Amino acid sequence: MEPPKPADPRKRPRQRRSRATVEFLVTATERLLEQSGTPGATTNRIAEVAGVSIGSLYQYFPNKDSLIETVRERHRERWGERAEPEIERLAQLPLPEAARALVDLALALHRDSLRLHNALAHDEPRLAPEFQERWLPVAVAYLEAHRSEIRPTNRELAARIALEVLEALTHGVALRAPELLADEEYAQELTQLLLRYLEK
Amino acid sequence: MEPPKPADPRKRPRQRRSRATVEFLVTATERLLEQSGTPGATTNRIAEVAGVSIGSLYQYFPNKDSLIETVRERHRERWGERAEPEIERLAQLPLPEAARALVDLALALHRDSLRLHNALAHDEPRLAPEFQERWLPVAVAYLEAHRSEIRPTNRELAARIALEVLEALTHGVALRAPELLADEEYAQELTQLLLRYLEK
Amino acid sequence: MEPPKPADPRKRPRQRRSRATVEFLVTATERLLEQSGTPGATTNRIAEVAGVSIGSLYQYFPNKDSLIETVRERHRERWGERAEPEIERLAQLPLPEAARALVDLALALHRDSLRLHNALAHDEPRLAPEFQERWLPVAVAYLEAHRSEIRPTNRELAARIALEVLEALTHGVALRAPELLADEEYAQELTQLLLRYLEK
Amino acid sequence: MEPPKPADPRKRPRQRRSRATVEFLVTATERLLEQSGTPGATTNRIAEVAGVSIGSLYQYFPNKDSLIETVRERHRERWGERAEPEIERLAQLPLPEAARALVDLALALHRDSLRLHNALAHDEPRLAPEFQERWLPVAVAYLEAHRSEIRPTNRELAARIALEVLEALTHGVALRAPELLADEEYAQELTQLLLRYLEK
DNA sequence: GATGAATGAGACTTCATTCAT
DNA sequence: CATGAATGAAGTCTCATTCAT
Repeated sequence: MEPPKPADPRKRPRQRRSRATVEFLVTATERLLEQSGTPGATTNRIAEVAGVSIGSLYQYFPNKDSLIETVRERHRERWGERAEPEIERLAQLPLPEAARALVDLALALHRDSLRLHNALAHDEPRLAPEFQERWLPVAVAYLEAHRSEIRPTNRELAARIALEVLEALTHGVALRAPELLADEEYAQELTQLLLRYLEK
Repeated sequence: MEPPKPADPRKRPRQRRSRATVEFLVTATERLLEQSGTPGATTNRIAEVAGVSIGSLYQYFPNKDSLIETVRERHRERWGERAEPEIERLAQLPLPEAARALVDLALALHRDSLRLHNALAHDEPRLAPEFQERWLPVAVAYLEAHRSEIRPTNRELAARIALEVLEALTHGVALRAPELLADEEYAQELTQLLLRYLEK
Repeated sequence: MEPPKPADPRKRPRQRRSRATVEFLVTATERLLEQSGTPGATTNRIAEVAGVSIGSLYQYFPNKDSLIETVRERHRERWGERAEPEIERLAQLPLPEAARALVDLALALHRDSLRLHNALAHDEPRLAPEFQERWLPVAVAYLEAHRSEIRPTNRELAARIALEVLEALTHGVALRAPELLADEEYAQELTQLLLRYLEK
Repeated sequence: MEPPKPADPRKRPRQRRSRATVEFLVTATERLLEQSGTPGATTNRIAEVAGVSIGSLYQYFPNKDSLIETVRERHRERWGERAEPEIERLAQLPLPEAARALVDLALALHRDSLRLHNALAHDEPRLAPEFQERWLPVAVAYLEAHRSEIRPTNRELAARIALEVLEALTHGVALRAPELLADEEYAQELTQLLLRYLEK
């Protein structure tokens, strides 16, 4: 109903002090999202936890959404920085090793930012789509390259399904049975799930 | 942090008129959740749409959460009523047919209550766990019964994974690419995903 | 820049109690506008002066502007009720008597709602235009009817000027030299101003 | 109720640079008032448009009001500079020519600073009174000098009314029907209005 | 029981002004 | 002097919930 408000920060912080303020705000938002989810993260509370006046918050962020969007972006970046090199490495491996490494990666990422990831995924399942958009071409290319060993002929659909499986069985489990995130057997089974689906 | 809100209707409505009132309220809540999601479903609006005074709402439900919980329950029941006989039938089929039928069932259920299901899943991913709790034993029993054809030896974990796959690739897709819910190729691939994971 | 917000009251008050509440709110707004002008009339203060909670204010008025618009409307109505019969009477009089009576009417109206009128005219000089729109046709008709005694041939423009003179020398004086509102000599001069402009 | 806000620039800027800063600030305020009226003219925006830090603004003006008051003063001065010689010239003319020239002057002044004048007149109708104070003696003197041709015997009141007419029918029209500001017929009628009121 | 008027904590946001650097 | 980061009172408005009738 409401057009999703744009997320442009209001003023680029120039001085050291202000960069710190922005940092405090974003961190405080993360913390509150982790602890009490979206409803707990009110602008007043955020400012308070950041040790900053409410006015300062609005000096750098035009509204609450933009602040949360910044947190989201930062989260994505952190995941990206960690995933990117690992995935490049994976892309060189044969299917079985690649699958296992991918599973490990997905589990590790979720393990490390369990609460924040949940809170962010909560009201904007935008996270996953961007995850998909980002990696789908890579996955497709990989399947293309290994086409001789791959069963599904619609490789785009196969890639989608594989990514969806990865995201879902990792995110869902993070929510519902976090202990599995570190369970070797679960990792093996997930790997099997992917491999057996993809291999001839 | 939050005091756990009571989640039970305040009084069991005895008389016919009361039962009708409760019915109106629950239906109105469903409608509003479908149409405008959680933010649109305010208690006042619910009462208005139900054609009932806000006072009456609080006569039957101690707070908003309890009302929504009732909607959730009803949704579960409806799904249950539809799934139960079908699953009983499935349980008699050999693995390939069972898998396909299960996939069809999951897709059909999501297809039919897309918006409501999303809205309900939105702030409480409680839905899936109960889905899991409810059907896990059945799934485990089925795998036990077919153990000779089944690869995974930890059949409880396998059943969980299978159910999680079913839920996730059906719910996730409902959110992100609803057209796939009626796509035959997608159904086939999902079936393959399950079968190849489970079969020897 | 902002589209002027519509002014539809949010809920028609049904019961006696609620009608009283609305009445209190409007009266309080009037009082505050009179005392401290637009800036003093904050929603919180209005509610407080009305002896009503802020929530009640927003039960009946969708926003602050609509409340003020209601006050404006009420003011217009009050003026209308008083002016209408008098003007109908005037329309029957010969020019000199009509002019004098008109001046008296304008002075009297301003005398009686000096502060409120100012506050309302303050940020929306909409008052005068509606005044013009309302009475311009009547004035034109009068001049038409008396065309033999009237100098200006562009009778529409003449009517406009006459009305503008009336409004301005009465409203301006209300602001800047209120004592003139009750000054017989001023009334006579105003009358002369009109008469000499219009008569042949 | 409100403590009367000081309205004088904080310090007379001595050095060239300071004078430039003040100049920038005042000009920026004018521009913002013209473009977006009082609501758009926030101190921060003013400083930004002036290309000066908000801190500097408060170095030269103790508060916002004093800044706006300065703009007002400047506006008055500009009008004065333009009106003064013209009026001196007028004072030598016979009544009919003087009246017409006066009308032309008033229309021209309003035509040229429509938006700024409105914005300034908006929340402080202080403008007109000073206009009156300034020129009333001149007008009275003129009427005295021409007393033989003048009807009203209370020449002070007559002068006031004439000035008020001039201001009102020129300012009001600027607000409500700006096209009349350049309308020859309107100018003629205004002249008639004045002349017929004043002449014997 | 039912009604709906009333409540008020609390959310988001703005903007004149102060103050450390 | 200049800068711009920081402040916070105050404003508008929402919505779950209570309570008089």
